[in-house]
Amino acid sequence: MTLESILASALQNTLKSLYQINIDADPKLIQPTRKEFSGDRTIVVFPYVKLARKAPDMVANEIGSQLQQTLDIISAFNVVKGYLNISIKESFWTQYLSQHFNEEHYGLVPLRDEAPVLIEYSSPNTNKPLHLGHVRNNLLGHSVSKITMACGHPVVQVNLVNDRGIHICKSMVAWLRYGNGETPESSGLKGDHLVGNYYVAFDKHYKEEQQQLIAQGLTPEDAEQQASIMLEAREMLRQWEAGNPTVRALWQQMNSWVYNGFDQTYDRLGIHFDKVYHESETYLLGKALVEEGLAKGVFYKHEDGSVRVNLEADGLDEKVLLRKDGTSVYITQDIGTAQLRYEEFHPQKMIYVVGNEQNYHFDVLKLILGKKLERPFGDTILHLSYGMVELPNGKMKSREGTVVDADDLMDAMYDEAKASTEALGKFQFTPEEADKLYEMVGLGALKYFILKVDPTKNMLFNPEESIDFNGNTAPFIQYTHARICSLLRKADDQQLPWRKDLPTDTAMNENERELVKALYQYPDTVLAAGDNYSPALIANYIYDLSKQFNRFYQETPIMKETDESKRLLRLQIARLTAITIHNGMDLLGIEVPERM
RNA sequence: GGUCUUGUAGUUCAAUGGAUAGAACAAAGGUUUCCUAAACCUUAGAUCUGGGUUCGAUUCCCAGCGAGACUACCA
Repeated sequence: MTLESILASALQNTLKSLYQINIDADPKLIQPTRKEFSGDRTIVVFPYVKLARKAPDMVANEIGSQLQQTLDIISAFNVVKGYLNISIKESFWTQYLSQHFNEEHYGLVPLRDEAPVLIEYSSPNTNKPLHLGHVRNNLLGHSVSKITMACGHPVVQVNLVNDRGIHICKSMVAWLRYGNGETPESSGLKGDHLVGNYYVAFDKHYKEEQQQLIAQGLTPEDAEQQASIMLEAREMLRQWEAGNPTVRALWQQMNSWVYNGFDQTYDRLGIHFDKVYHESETYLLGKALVEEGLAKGVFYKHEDGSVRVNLEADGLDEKVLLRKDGTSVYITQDIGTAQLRYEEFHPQKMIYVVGNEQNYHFDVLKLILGKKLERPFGDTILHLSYGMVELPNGKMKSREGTVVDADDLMDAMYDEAKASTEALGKFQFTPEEADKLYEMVGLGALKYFILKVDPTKNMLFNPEESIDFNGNTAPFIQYTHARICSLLRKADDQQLPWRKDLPTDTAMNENERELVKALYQYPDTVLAAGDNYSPALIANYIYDLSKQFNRFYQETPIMKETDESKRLLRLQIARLTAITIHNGMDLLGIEVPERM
């Protein structure tokens, strides 16, 4: 029973007995009291005023005194302009603290035995390395998975790798033409970077050839179509689809280089998948469902031979589902893949973490599956849409060379963490410990910088600000955690017996009480983050908590506190804060050090 | 053109329809006999415009202006 639910049900009874009003008390109208007023929870009584036919102040006072009579956790109340501020007894907070101060899994709901939530994210192409946009995707997907699990729901994390198509063939053609047999081993390059280089090389030579053809008198359109390097890539795609063993072997070779590279990047980001799908294995799926739709009459055959669906009644357009040559398109395979996954996992929900440029695609997908094909899982599909990552000088465009490479970025963050730490002159680490710390701090800063922003919004990635370690950043939070750990180590060194129940009469000052109240909110924050798929909620909560702790920490040196129960109280608050920071940051996929 | 998203201090981000819109960075100043100064404290600074719904609107609705995405027989 949370404080809010206790108050809500008492309020409901009170309204009934005082005014014969029979409504569910809205828990949203019971909220934390603002700092400038005295009290712990505030009930907004305006909505009941009209029904009670009395002045707001009077209603608030009547409800307040009635609540105080019925609930023994209420110590006092006051009324300001129709806001009923309720003070909760000190013992409520101290009991709560002694109950939880050493609870390692504080805020985690045990996993329930229920259908899993399936979360797809990352979904890279195998023709180039991961960049900053993918990083946002990966971090969001991973964090949402963790948050969903923390709310008690089993999760299946899946990745759908786009490992086939013309873009892969471009890298292959360029490698054959210009590669001289270069391999990751021979070049010392990470496999995905190596393959990415040839993708870039393809584009460069393709453009050059177009220029030549235009100089020979071709139109730009014809030059685009007739460039030999492009014809070669198209032919290779045909050969791939025909199963040509040489092409397939090369394809497998180059893809395996890329997978090796991706695995390193994923490892470093701390993410993993329960299942990886490859489009080469799924791209033919969905045709049977198109047939089913045709038979049902919800799709139709266009006069040019293609199969289409008309979604104009739902505010969308006409959409092709099978080309006139009978081959499938992107949406076809997504329809098939969704069906496949449904049969495989029977998920209660399918979440796709995909950029907002595909909003339209997912509107179509949901309509087709739910409304047209009447699949029960159609309505369980959620497109977790996130905004683009922009750079101070505009957008990331791979062709203009303004992409921020994921591996380079992580290296830069590591270097910055190293430089900052060394500048502070903290040299009590072994080289191994230092390396681990720099990685933790550098990557933490990157992850936090991205996750603290509301996913739906476009965000600006400013390299200089992202490596600033002050303010609303992971290093600030990590530092706070490290200092708490240091404090607790010291307490243990001095063999202070602080892992025991607080005396019932322990009083708290304002900072202490505020912090306990903030800690009390953590489990609710996790649930709210789960409902909203919002790591940002957690991130901002943890930052506020850290800041509040710093204020509290500054107040009186804890180890010099002479009043024993007071010291006990402060140590226990510190302990629960450390646990909460640790668990909260874990939901963001960020590690926190015990010393730094 | 149509559809969707978005507009908050100089900048980057907050704020389930609730009280005086919070932080951080940048700027100016201050704090260290003290559990880690990657800290703490001061000061200054914002809801794009116009309507509407409401006891109450940054939040919901409508219109306008600005920004972005989508509007492929690419994925």
